[in-house]
Amino acid sequence: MTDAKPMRADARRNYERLLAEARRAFAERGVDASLEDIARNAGVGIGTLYRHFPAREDLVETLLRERFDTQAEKARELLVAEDPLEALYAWLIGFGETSAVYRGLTEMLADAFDDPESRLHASCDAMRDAASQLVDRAQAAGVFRTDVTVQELLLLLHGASWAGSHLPGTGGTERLMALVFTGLQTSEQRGQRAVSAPR
Amino acid sequence: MTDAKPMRADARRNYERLLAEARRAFAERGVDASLEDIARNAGVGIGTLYRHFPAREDLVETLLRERFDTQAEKARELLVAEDPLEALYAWLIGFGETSAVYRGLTEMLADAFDDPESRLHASCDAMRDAASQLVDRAQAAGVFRTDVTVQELLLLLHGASWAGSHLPGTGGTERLMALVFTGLQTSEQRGQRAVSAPR
DNA sequence: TACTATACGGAGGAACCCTCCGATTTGTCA
DNA sequence: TGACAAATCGGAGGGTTCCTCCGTATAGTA
Repeated sequence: MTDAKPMRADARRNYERLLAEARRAFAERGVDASLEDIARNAGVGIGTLYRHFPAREDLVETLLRERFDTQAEKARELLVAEDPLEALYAWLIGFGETSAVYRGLTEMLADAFDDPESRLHASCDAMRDAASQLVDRAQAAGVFRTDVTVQELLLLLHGASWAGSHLPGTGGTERLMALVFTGLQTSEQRGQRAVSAPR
Repeated sequence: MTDAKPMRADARRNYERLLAEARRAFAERGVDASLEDIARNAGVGIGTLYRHFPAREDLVETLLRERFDTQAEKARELLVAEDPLEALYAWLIGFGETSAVYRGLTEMLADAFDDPESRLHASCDAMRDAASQLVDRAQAAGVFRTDVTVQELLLLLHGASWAGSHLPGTGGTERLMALVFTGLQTSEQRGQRAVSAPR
């Protein structure tokens, strides 16, 4: 887990510059942004970019890892929350935001889920495991459908998050996710309370 | 609406060949398939492809138009079906299938929805208008939430369809769409009946 | 058959991907 | 401090795809 060797000063500097520039480019143009542009704007040769990040996925993964870890951590915290349903919902909203940071990320994440070789796969996996316990707890409490797998849940909410980001105005993502979530509670719960009131 | 002038025989022949090859390529490799490959495999020069279809979107649009028209037609038929909720659900399932024919179509369709200049936009619009009446009817009957717009509905189901296609095995799409649909019925309906029983 | 509108097809410039390797820089040790 | 080796840099270059432009070929017509 520890970095085997500390990077040389120039390497570290360029690494940081590339990350900063990639963050900007992906936010502006989506995850398909030109890598040559990123290298140029970071004031670095294209070779340098490829040495630090052999594949586009590595770049995305590095940028997302922090968020993924945060999500996994959040899941652990929410595991002791009072209300299992509220806890799961709160976590999913965060997940939705994470999965919509860059345009085009949706497809990339879904592919990473499918492909164990993918660089993003490991990060996704860790997050999914954390979420899994949250789901188990809600299901055990009888407030969440037991015929839905974690994978289905995440994929579906991911899709809802994506759909929301294509809606005009703000709040679309949370709204659509809430709508979907409603359908996933057990029938008794659905009638009795709303986890969140879509506007 | 009528074709202004009939195409020359060779033009028509190449046009058809390109469509057939594009259908194959998009199905195999998604909507990002190489246009030069398509032209080559159709036994036609790249220039010919671009004359018939100035943009990739034009090619996709031509292939999808038929499906879109079918969907719009189906909406009109279902308008007189006995059960408004069943009718809407049946239509949405068909919509989900249509929106998942080619890998990568999801993003393209969403962009077309947003951009009125897009070649796909007109086709989408016609379909949405047809769906709109189906939704109105279900809402008037008090069985479908009134705080959901047609755009939200289509985008959300489109997302569910996409999510389903990333699930292993078959039937994922219909299953996820059913889950989402459940959450969109009015509370009374949700408790009373299931439109379709997800496995 | 001859003529013209129509259609064909590929050369070519631009953007991007990714690899490879000679040049440069950093950190260290005497 | 100076010199050396390991680490790093950066861009030339080969490949792919996109799209345009225009000289050549062909279908349809009189």
